[in-house]
Amino acid sequence: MAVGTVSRVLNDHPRVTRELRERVEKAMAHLGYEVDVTAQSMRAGRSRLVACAIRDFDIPRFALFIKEAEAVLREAGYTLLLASTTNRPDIEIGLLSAFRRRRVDGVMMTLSDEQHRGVREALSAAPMPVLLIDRDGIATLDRVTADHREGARLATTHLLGLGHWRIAMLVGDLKAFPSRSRLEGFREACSAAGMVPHPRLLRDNVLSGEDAYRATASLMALAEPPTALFVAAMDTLGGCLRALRTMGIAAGDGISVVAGSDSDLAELYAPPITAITWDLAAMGRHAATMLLERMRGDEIEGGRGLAVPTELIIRGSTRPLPS
Amino acid sequence: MAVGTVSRVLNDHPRVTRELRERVEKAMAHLGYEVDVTAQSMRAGRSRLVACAIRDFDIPRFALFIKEAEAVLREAGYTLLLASTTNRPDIEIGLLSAFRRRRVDGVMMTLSDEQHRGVREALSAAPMPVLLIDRDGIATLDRVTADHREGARLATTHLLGLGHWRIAMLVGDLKAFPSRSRLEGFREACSAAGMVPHPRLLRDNVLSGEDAYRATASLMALAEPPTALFVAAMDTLGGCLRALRTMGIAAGDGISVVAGSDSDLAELYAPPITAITWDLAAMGRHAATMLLERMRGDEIEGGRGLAVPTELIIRGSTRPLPS
DNA sequence: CGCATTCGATGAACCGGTTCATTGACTCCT
DNA sequence: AGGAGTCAATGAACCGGTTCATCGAATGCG
Repeated sequence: MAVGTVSRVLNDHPRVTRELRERVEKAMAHLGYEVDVTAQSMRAGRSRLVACAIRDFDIPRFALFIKEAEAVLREAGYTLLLASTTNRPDIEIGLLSAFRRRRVDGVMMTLSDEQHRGVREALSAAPMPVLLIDRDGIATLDRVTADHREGARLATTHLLGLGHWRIAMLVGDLKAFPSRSRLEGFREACSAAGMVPHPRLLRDNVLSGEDAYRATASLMALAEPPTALFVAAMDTLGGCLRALRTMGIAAGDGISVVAGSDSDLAELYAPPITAITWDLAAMGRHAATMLLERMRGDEIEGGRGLAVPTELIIRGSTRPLPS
Repeated sequence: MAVGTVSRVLNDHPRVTRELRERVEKAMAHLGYEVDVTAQSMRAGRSRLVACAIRDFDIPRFALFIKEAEAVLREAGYTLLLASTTNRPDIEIGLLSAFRRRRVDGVMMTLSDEQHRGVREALSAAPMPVLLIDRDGIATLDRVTADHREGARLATTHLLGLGHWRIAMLVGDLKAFPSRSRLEGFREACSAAGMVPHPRLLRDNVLSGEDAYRATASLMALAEPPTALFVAAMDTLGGCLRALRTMGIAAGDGISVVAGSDSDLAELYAPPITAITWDLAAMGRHAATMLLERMRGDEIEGGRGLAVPTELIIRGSTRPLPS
């Protein structure tokens, strides 16, 4: 039996007799044959692999994104490659090159800095489609984002409406889209209310729970501490609440608190924490779907941007400023 | 220039002149050459891919395991493949076969049911080393587990010491190691105290927050409700606390609560929830390291089992039974 | 009956590396 | 000077599929 013949059978070539197909299938079962995907990949120049590189997948809600994206991709015959960039441009560049060498068919990733020269060069040199996760800086690529700006605007307007004007904000890295747009939304709400935010009450580069702990502690130690705290960085509410507890300040009572992302903690804390939420599962599905379209070769001009809406869930942690 | 020559240069063959090396490197830079990993994989019969298949990576603490494992593997030149089994044996079998076809070099995975015939057959037929994550049922494979039994024993002993004897327990799927060993630890502590646990107060198959919500609600609606609740299933504390809140029962006060795994929520809840904790990051690192040893071909007889210790963090949610 | 056409199976080329036997040049020793 | 030995580069075989031109057999038609 010729190898090419077997290949034709496996690939459902139209001109194959039933008799031959049965003979081949019997032989395959008998010999325990399994195709070698690496050989297929080499021959075809594609791997049916999709890479996902994010800054840190220990962020609880990101797991949901990945889970949903993986499900959609597997359904379509692709396997997911996972890597963590630890938010470092050099690692991002290295990973892109590694993905290229592996003949990965598509990439979805976050970027530590959308303006970084090296990263931008690596991205435009990439032969496979790349989709940005919650980043908006590169218009030629597909992007799936959350509307953080609107979420932050809603949250800030809510606080202003309660009479707060010394509002502190904790954000992550302003080089990246989510923090940048949250800050924009915050400022937008402030200026709409004719209020000028105090620069001393803004803390950026809050990336971990420990960062949030320190930032909160230093904010509350100010001579004129804030009356409201917008913890806009991802997965940092815990650190903030820990600091408040240590200092004996009650959320809601001593200070109003808004979380930039929802969680079990926000929902069940006493008092429950007002939080911004959005559908990360949908983001994952959309990301996978858009990438699949690109990989299928659909000629779509320019990069598409899809923004998932955000919503503010008002809970007990935000209260009117006592007069 | 011969292709074989280029290959020798790239692979640091000892018999290569500096002059040739420079010439090749110059040409590579000039042409933007990059090795094709799929071709390497095909030739070598290995892919430098390690697959990780777990039941659901939307479990917050699992992400930490994956993160650490990925870091160790990448350091060693491997790339991580990720797939979710949704705890279904047929998917586990399908994934094992897909990994084989991809010439994956090693696998780390959870199992929905360690006794499942088909899965066991697929595992023993697997040509690459497989390491079990928090599963202990197959002695021929390497296993990295947490000592849930001891954790549960500590937690139960703690509750018994506070005078509780109507202790309810929420566990996950008893076909899998973690829930099984937690139940063992629970029973061990009970019989050590000469107490027979009430079967009505045991709820198994609690897999999600919603399951925990329902289980808690039904338990607290009993004529003789439990005085203590051991929420031993992973990532289900939220559902349980939600149910208690809905029913107007205060954790700590109305009922003592122990969580089977720690979280921000447990730490920051009011009152803080007594919880069992263990080092998932270390588990991830150990799993990767052990798998690397196997892949390196180290001849190690039989499967190795590594159990990470568990610890009980006593907080305010567990209080003496009022007399 | 003979020629053209159709159909199904075949074998060889190819994808892009790695490896090894081979070759040619050079050194060293007698 | 000549032979042995060393060393660096070469080219071909190979990994396991896919694809395409080719071939033989069977069928159809005049």
